Amino acid sequence: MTGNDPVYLRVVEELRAQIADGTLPPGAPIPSRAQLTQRFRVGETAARHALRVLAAEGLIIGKVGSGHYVREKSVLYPLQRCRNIDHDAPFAADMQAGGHRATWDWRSEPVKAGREIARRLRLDEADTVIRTRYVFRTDGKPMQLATSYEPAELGRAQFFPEEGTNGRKSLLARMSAAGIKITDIRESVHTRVPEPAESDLLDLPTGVHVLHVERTHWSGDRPLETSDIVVPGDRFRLVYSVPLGA
Amino acid sequence: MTGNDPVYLRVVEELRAQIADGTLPPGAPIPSRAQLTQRFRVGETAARHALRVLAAEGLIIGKVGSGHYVREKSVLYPLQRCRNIDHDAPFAADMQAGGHRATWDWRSEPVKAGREIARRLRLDEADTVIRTRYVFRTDGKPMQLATSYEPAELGRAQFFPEEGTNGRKSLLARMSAAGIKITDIRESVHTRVPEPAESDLLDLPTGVHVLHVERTHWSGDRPLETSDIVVPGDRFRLVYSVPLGA
DNA sequence: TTCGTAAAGTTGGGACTCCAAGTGTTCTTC
DNA sequence: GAAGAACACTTGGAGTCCCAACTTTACGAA
Repeated sequence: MTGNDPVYLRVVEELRAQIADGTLPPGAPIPSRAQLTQRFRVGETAARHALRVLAAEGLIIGKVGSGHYVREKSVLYPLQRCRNIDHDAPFAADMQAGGHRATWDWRSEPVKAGREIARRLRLDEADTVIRTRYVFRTDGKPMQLATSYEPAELGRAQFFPEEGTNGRKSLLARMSAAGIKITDIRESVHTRVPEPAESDLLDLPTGVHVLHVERTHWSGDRPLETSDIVVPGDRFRLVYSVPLGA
Repeated sequence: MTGNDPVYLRVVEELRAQIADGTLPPGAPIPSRAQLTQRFRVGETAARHALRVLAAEGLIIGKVGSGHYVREKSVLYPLQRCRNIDHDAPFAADMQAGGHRATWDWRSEPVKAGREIARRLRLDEADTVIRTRYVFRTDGKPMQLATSYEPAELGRAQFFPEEGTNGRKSLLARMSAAGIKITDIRESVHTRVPEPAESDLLDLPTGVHVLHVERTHWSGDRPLETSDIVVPGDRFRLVYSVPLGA
């Protein structure tokens, strides 16, 4: 504001303005580090830092060997939360999200619960849980990583003894039919730096933080399933709608 | 993993492990840039980058002229979401949060709605809304910044004609008593880099991203109030509990 | 015309240096 | 003993240079 702001901020603000007003449309290449140093009369450090900040904001994306580009508009991710909906809705909703072609891959395997999951599911650390890892893609781009853990005795195998079924969508519905009703969902949301595995799976550029949703489905005082949903903060917005009943 | 990871990651992982296992307890000073370069045999760039990453993760905090220190344990921020609760609960809940002494300052003033708020409240840009800005503190430390906007004709003035009342807590309850019932809350959650004003108000160290919750209270198809809640991603966790009814 | 290679450009990690502004501590002066 | 000045140290911003890995483009040979 005053005039003696850090130099890199000048670069950030200029580029941000150009992206905002369309001078740099989605997909357009950002001037390279070398070009920025010349154009703005700043050092490489400032130019690089400016690019990193814009990348962290999700406005641009860096591709090694190629350059930085203005990002496409972020996709809206509606996560309906209603009393009567299928509680697997996040995935169903993804499919329709904004007319994008959405796919998800998943893989289940039995693992030891471990400390954190045991705490969340009220199990022993040594107990076996079914871990399922989803990678959700829209238009081929990885967008969301979800990992869910279910107690083995409640797990997929019981409801889908036939191996390999793409049965995720109606698992909770079948549980419900079997008399197990979800009565509460508890979530904890926070931001953090992605772990290497997550960066790999989500193809994350550096500097992008993720939104981490820890979700546990409860049936009365018995936890049924817990999951970790990791969403790149720059790509998605989680939209909750919580109808409060009549 | 392999062994040819970036150098700075070695420093990050070592320090992170020491913080995790208590070798570096909360409040403890982190070795300075100069010390890290010597101890890990790395350049200043790597040492500095490692510190920046840990700061962004919220594990440490940098104080100019003094040093980096291990952060205190992050505070749990329960945000109850029940059918029958006072929907001002976030603030009420803050007060009890984890036995911390919590306070909040607020200030209301009439302002023009502007584009974004007009969209969210279905108003004209030129319409007047009541803007209220809260700074929430636990133990003196600023923790949360909330800004709410209400249509002027539904605003505080109507329900609290007596000026200066600390009437925030029961505003929505009084509205409810007056026959205006909240039937739905819609939220949009995303992460982003804090704006300068937010960094000032929240006393944010560099590199800490914020969680931004856009919340709108609806009564049928009429929006009552919209608010922006900005929470430093490293300090807080938003915990939602969404009971689904009988 | 096609294919493969070489050259040029770009990012991301890293080393080294300098400086302004702020903090702590010590030491001197009153 | 108290007050203030000087000094050492730390962070954060900035500059410069170097390199590996990767992409894009251009060019020449088959």
